[in-house]
Amino acid sequence: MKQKITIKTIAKELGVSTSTVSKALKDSHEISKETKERIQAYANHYNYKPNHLALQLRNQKTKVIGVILPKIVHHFFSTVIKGIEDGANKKGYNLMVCFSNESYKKEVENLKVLSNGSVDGIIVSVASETLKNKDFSHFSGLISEEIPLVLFDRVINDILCDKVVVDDVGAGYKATQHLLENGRKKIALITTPDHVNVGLLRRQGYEKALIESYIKADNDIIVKIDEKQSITQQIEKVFDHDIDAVFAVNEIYAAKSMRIAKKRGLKIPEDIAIIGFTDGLISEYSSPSITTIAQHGFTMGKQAVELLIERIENETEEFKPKKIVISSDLKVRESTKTL
Amino acid sequence: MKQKITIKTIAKELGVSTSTVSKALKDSHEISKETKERIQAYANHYNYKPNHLALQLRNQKTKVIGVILPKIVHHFFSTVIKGIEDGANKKGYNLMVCFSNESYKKEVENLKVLSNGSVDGIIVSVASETLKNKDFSHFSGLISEEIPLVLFDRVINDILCDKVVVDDVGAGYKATQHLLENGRKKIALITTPDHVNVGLLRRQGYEKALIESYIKADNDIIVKIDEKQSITQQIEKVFDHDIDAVFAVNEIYAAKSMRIAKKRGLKIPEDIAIIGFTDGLISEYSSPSITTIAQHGFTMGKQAVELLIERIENETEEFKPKKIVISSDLKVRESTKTL
DNA sequence: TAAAATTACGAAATCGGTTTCGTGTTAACA
DNA sequence: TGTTAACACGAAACCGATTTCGTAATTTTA
Repeated sequence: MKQKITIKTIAKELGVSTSTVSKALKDSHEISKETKERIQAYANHYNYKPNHLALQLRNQKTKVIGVILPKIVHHFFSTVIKGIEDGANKKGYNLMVCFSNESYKKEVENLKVLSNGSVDGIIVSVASETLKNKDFSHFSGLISEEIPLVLFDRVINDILCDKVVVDDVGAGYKATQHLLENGRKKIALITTPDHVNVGLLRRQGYEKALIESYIKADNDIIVKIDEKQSITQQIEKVFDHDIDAVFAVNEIYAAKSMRIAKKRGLKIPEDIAIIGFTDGLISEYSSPSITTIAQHGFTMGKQAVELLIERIENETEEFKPKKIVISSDLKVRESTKTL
Repeated sequence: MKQKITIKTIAKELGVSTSTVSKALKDSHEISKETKERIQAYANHYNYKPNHLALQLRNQKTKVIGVILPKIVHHFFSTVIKGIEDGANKKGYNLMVCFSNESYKKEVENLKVLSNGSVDGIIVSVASETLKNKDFSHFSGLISEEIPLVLFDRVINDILCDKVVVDDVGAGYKATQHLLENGRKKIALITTPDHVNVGLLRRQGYEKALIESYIKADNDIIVKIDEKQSITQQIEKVFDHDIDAVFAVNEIYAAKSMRIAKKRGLKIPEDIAIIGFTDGLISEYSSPSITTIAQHGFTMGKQAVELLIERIENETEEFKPKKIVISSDLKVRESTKTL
């Protein structure tokens, strides 16, 4: 990289001190009009740009926000990061992003890198491995260092920080309720292992809706997908039972369920209704299109970053963790059209 | 944020100088064993972490790479950024990401922010508005500042920098050739306006394949989608002509084409074959699944970042711009099964 | 005309590290 | 015993800015 022009260069060239240059460039009243004009003209001509690193060091703030996501090639998370960027940008912040790839180890490393002063605050959605291990010491470390932290979607209850979550119980309830209203009675649930708390919460909503309709949840038609094995095979098993609807806790499971149903000659939505989660492109463009719970990722990201910036810029305030719950909407499409 | 512990603190507490602390922490032979142990123990106990900003300022490098993408909620670009992150991580670099949202103005702003010293180099895929305007002065500015720059996918020929592109002509050729081999003769092309150069290149491949089969390209069945108007309506027009295949230059256009075909009672692939670009989830999960050209976004990202880091770390070398062309693969699925 | 106020600028500290060079003390050697 | 070398550490410069405070020169006021 070319040697950049600095205040020192300007000072030397024009025979003034660096303080004068600095002041002249910010149009200080302390400097005479002629001197200011000389300096500004020179700076302009040589395309002077103040060095951000120097400013960050001096001001003790970077105007950068760290983001750690479990993955990025994923409709929900890419939508969230869009929301984060949008909110950050409006307040003059930039984004440093890392991916944990669902790995505990990488999450810890990322957190270490980001917490060495490169960012003013951090937004995280916890890796599934971490949720499984239940080792959250890297997060408590952050808290004790008082680095502003916001968790979203996959959060840890025990960590005292701001959080933004989807109303997963309500969403599970809404989805199930929709199927029940549709006249479905044997609703299979394709969910995640219990350590992924969003799956657990969605299941609670599912069970609540069933109970209210006096239907007993049947463990035979509930499957907790182990992503290390064949997803399709695990879903297939549910189809061996008598079911008239499938509630999948994400888009992929919904799409796979649909494939299986079609293969078995089941008509959608006549023979079987399907409802998914995460309103991504698959749901929209598959045929029949899939009814989903829209998670409002953009809003989540935006709220998370606003919460974080609020925390960064008002650190004098006493600390009371906030939790924002984003309600989710049902997007009815072809896969659950009324019978 | 809590006041972090610095070298100065340690020095004062232990009654030594900052130089001694600095040396002790890097296990310098200049410092006696006992002093080193005292200092290291203290630093450890109080969880001392060197301030990255200070190091960056001193070393005149940030170990951060700036990335500007036109969008992120998009399978191809999210895959690319995954590749970039992966490559960067391996070399100890972090990522600062910005989105231009296809806007010229935002691209210029992003570039300005990143080029003030916050990053060691920049990777960009150019915004469509910029390609349309043909105003590339912000990029030539970067070049004259000698900030390492790599363009990928949507590149600008006139800018002298490293580039990573897909073999779009070859890909368009492959796709068309596949349809021709399939016995299709009336192949519609759903593409982008000409200023998006990838669209133009893919079309060249399409035309080349047609010519080799002695088929004349028919402008009536070629549509350049204007995304400001209804995409579906524009595609519909093509279906009013007699066609037996559709080659769409991206996944969305392919999925929309499939919807229209189905609505018109056409069977896929019997009555009409469909082929898309970008091997995303839609193509994989739609039914029938869609044959696509896989762009290898991960590889692109990785190559781009490797090129950039190479440039950053060997700036003494004379500058000869490199261009890496990534070949793309045809992924044959149900939508083009042989007649 | 002397005192006070204003103007225009510079010296130096600061942010948090690294690194070069110098120096006092002790040990080894002739 | 005088010289030299090794050892252990500190002072100060530096990276690129900002900002406080001091001050000489000029202008205003009494």
